[in-house]
Amino acid sequence: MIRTRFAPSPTGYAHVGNIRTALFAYLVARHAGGKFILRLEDTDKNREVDGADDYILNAVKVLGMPYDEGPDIGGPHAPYRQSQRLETYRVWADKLIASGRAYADPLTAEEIQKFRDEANAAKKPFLYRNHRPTTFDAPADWYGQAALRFRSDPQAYQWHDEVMGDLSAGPEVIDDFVLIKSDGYPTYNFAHVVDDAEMECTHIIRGQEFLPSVPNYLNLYAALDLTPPIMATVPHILNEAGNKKLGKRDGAKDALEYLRDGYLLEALINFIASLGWNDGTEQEIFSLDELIAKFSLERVQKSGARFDEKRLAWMNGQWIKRLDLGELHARTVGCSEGKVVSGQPPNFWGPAGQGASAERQREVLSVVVDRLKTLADLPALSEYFFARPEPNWTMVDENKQLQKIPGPDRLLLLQTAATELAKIESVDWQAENLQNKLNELLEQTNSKPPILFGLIRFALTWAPFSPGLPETCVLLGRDETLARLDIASNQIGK
RNA sequence: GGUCUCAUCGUCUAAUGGUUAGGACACUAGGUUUUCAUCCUGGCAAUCCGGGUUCGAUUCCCGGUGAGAUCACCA
Repeated sequence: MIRTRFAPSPTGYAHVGNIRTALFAYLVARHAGGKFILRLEDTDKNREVDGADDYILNAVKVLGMPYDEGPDIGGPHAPYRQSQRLETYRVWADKLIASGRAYADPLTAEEIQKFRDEANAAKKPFLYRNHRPTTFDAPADWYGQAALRFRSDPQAYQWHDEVMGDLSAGPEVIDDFVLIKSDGYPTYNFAHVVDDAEMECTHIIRGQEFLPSVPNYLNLYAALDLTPPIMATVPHILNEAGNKKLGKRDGAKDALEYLRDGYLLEALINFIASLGWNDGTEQEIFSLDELIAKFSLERVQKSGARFDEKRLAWMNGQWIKRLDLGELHARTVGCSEGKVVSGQPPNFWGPAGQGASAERQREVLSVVVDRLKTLADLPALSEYFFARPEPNWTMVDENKQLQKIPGPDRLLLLQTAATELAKIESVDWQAENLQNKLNELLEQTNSKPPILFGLIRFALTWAPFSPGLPETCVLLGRDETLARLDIASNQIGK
């Protein structure tokens, strides 16, 4: 049984880098029909942020990666919150003390820093084990008083990484790291090894920053007489400039923010997965089910990838077109199921659009869908269907085609258009008839399409993008269409 | 500075000991005799450098260079 885990530290939101690691772990588990576990690594009281635990748990669910075991739902190895597992770490620590592989750190922080400074001054790497005491006793009262250190056994290691391949490192990187801090909480280095063993995790999928520590973990696994799990190291997502790992300080956004910004969950997941993974074919668009079916760690890229928002935007457009109308509409009005408090996508309709009926919204959506890059574009593309737009003549003035004809001619064109379109009766106000009438108008006025239709389009919508003219007229209705043409043709002389 | 890792179009990537080095995004030129957008077609554009192995290397090896990570009582 394959068991993978996502083990975030509740120090804030989860950004795309975190989420990609979670996604890969999720895909490995689901692909194999195994279990996906969520464990909170809250062992640093100083860095902990209030509410971050719930926020991250929620994000993982919202992003479509339901876990089988976790802090809020329990499981066979509960609790899944490290701050509630202190006794467990104590038990494992005692084993190490008993076998002489752990000792209470007798040095003060100042003393350690002095040794470290000396090493730096000598341009040599600092190794605690060069200064460790000759006796390895841990006094009975060390817990909560002093740090407990691992008594390492330096040696060279070779190991296999599912993503990076065969790796190796020499004994010089092995050191006496801290197992349990003087406040009684374990370090990540110790806690994750214990928990992965207790929780029977078969795979550790994590970011590149842990690679240099792996030999130390291997040393610890040996001391605890544990078989190390399969390791998979995922390269970092780099910032836009490509010169740094994408972190919060470099503007790495909350993954949920992309949802709020109008990106579809499908597009975000698809994009994050393809950042460093592909199935070897030329397929670009993958649903979550396809990802589950096709994902493998062996095909994950070894080098870091940049986060290219333009590609994400393209992918989002692809997914918007793929969703059926009802589903897409559900996304535009936001998730109002009430299951989650924060981080939910909003209602994307503009002020006027929000007041319209769902049926009307779907009608509008059906004609603007091809033009949507993100759901946040919706107001710009739809408000004019719900409320009469304010004329903006600079749009006409700045249009290259329309610049060719003088103001009075524009007026004439619009008036003619209004007169001719008015000849269509209400019952015949349909796309096909409008199309024919518009074509007649083209001959009648001896105009080019970009000029005549561009002008009408502006008069009706005053928007940079809008659907085809016949569809727009139908949706606006006869009265409103004619009214807007009148308004425009009366103003154009000004 | 030590250690570890990585290196194909601007970006995400595919492929192979022998190919016109493929696709996608972006950019760009046309087309869809209705604008903008979508869509379609075309174009631009890459194997970091130097050695070695080989008939042949982008691919395997070595050395550079460049980039990233790490060297905490953070994870």
